[in-house]
Amino acid sequence: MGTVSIKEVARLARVSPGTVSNVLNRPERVAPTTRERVRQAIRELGFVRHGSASTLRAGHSRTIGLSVMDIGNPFFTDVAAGAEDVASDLGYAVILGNSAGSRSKEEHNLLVFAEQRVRGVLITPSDEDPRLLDGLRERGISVVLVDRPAHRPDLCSVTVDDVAGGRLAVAHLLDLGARRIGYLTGPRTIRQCLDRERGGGQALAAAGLDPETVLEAVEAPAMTARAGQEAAERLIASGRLPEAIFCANDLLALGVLRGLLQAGVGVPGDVALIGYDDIDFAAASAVSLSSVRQPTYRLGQIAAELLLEECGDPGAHAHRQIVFQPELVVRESTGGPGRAAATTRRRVSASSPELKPGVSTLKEIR
Amino acid sequence: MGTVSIKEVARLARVSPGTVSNVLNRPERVAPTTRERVRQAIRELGFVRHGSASTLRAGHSRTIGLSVMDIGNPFFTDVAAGAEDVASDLGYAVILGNSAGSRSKEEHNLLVFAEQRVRGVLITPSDEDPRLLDGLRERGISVVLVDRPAHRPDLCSVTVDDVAGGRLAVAHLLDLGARRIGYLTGPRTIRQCLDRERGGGQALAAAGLDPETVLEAVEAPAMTARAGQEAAERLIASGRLPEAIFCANDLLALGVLRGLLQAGVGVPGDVALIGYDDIDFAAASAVSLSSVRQPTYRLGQIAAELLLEECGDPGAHAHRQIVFQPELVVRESTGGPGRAAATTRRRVSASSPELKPGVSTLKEIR
DNA sequence: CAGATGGCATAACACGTTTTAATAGAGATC
DNA sequence: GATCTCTATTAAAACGTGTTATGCCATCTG
Repeated sequence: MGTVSIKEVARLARVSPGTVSNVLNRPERVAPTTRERVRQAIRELGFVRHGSASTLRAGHSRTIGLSVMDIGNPFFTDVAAGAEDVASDLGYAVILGNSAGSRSKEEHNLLVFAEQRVRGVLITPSDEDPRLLDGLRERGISVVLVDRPAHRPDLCSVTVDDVAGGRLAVAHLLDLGARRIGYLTGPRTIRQCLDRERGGGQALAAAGLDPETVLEAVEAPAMTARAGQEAAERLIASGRLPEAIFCANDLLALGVLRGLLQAGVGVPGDVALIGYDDIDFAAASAVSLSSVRQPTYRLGQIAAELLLEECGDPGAHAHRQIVFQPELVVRESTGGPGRAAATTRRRVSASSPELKPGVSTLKEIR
Repeated sequence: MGTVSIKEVARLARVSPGTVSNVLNRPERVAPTTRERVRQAIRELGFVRHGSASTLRAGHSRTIGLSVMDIGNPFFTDVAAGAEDVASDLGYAVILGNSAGSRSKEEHNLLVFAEQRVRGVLITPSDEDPRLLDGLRERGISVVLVDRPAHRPDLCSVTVDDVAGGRLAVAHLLDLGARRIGYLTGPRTIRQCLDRERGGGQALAAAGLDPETVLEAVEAPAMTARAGQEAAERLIASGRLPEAIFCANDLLALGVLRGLLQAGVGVPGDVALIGYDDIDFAAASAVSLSSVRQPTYRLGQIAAELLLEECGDPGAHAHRQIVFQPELVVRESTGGPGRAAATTRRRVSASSPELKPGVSTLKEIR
């Protein structure tokens, strides 16, 4: 093809290939006049460096892998957007893998990442098995966990405190006077679902209530609107509707909402409802949805910043487990003011006030 | 690092590196017993092939680039999911680029793709300038346009007939009896916005009405819910509310809906409202949203199939411009039955009945 | 003015794989 | 038993870049 190599650039600039390489990678080592001559030749020939050759020789690529559980879920989309922006700014390409919650697809994605010799991986693992990740790290691929806590000091993670989120949600439902509360969880293999459940239990305990009699958990097979709607339909059919329902994410909650309204069950009149994630559509739903907000875009940004910092200098890098605090958003589905509140919402917001945007502030985080 | 090369596999299997390569790429050329011995060695050492070395030597990679305009828009997310599934099945990795509608970010993404020597690119270009794409194709990178018609016979494209969609939407509003119709469009640099507007005009003409007096278009700076809400607020402030509003996409429509309801304007009582795309949340919004459905996931699938077919054998490949037909979905915002209709909706549906799933059926398309 | 110093450019090799042409070995045919 | 054919395997070259040891030249020092 019309592919032009570093040699032809060198010839046009009357310089050796090594010098062209230096212009690309360490411009300060080459005299300004030569540098400009080379750059001119690059423009003239429309040269673009061969990433594979560069990777092969240098021993490391300028790509990172991003493995998400559900590309259709706005939570992950926001995270992906944050990560992509940061990576792109630093000249890194992002390889996307959608595991769709399946362990085998996740393994497949990681294999593809390994083949591409990605510099690092941003991943929300679908289970807690550490072998997959260790396999990557043995190959020199850095790993940062997204929305999963690292229970080890040798791994970075960026999470939101899901136990606190569960506490917030259930405490709010208790404030409304609810005394029979349902928890619609996703697959219990997902740690966040368990954490949010645990937080809910803590809120009950703090109120002097017995989790056994107050909280009834139902497990949905997936965290989608469809699964939520089906769960709602089953609940209604069983005749055991609680006074309030806490859903493990907004998609489930929107599904539940659809199912309830369709069956003529009033929200929040008959059943109060709260979700989790505060996706953009939570405020726009039939009855605007109360939720627990997480700084998703920021999550992706910080995760990518940590990863690239670790890739840049693994020696100097201190692994950090960053925990954001979630925030309660009260809307109509739990008797709140409804959509008026939504209009003042900023799409991207850090919930920890001490965090300012930008890479430099990373140093300030404990 | 602990990176193991093909040579070490060869040594362990008492075989030459070339044979290992053959086992990986053309297993039928090597004797069964040798093949198994090599495979055993690969497993034992945990070898994974070096994608960059492979790309460098073979002259082509196993990656494709995906450049979308807005990763936060469910329309593109669905397309991405379809493309990713197909690419993944065929062993291709997907490199993600989010142009966020900016020309310069788009150029940056394409540069990154070129550096990675992607085999092909799936792109929804933000403008009609053919130079960018031609630049890629000169480098031997195949291109398939997604949701943008190729006006040239040497380019594949996968689109939905936006003129027909606009006709459907406006004809439906006319059926309701509306005689003053607003069209909230995105930036007019986006061809679909223009097409949908043109379709609306056709519907008016077909009904014997004068587009000049009946249809009033307003241009929003972006196709987001925020822009939609602001447009609604301006409309209300101006006191020139039409009887019905057709929005260029669902995000705009959801924003408009929010703005209208907040100001006490009834939907569909005071103003009928219809969007475009039928994203998952259209059915779950405050007033369930009528919309024009596009087979988005399928769009991504077919686009990836076309691209990989073209990459596989550029000679035999016949460029095709595939056009799907959109479908009207009537819900509460135009007086329809509301969410009951939503429940029967299949998430992935081809709107052209002659299309069956799978790569093989591609041949059957004109 | 001779020698030392430091900045730049050069030439050659290495990276891990694929590929091509060449070789060895096993049957088959005469 | 010799030659031929066919298959399974090997050795070596090539892909485009990054790196390093080396050499050159100019400037500075004494």
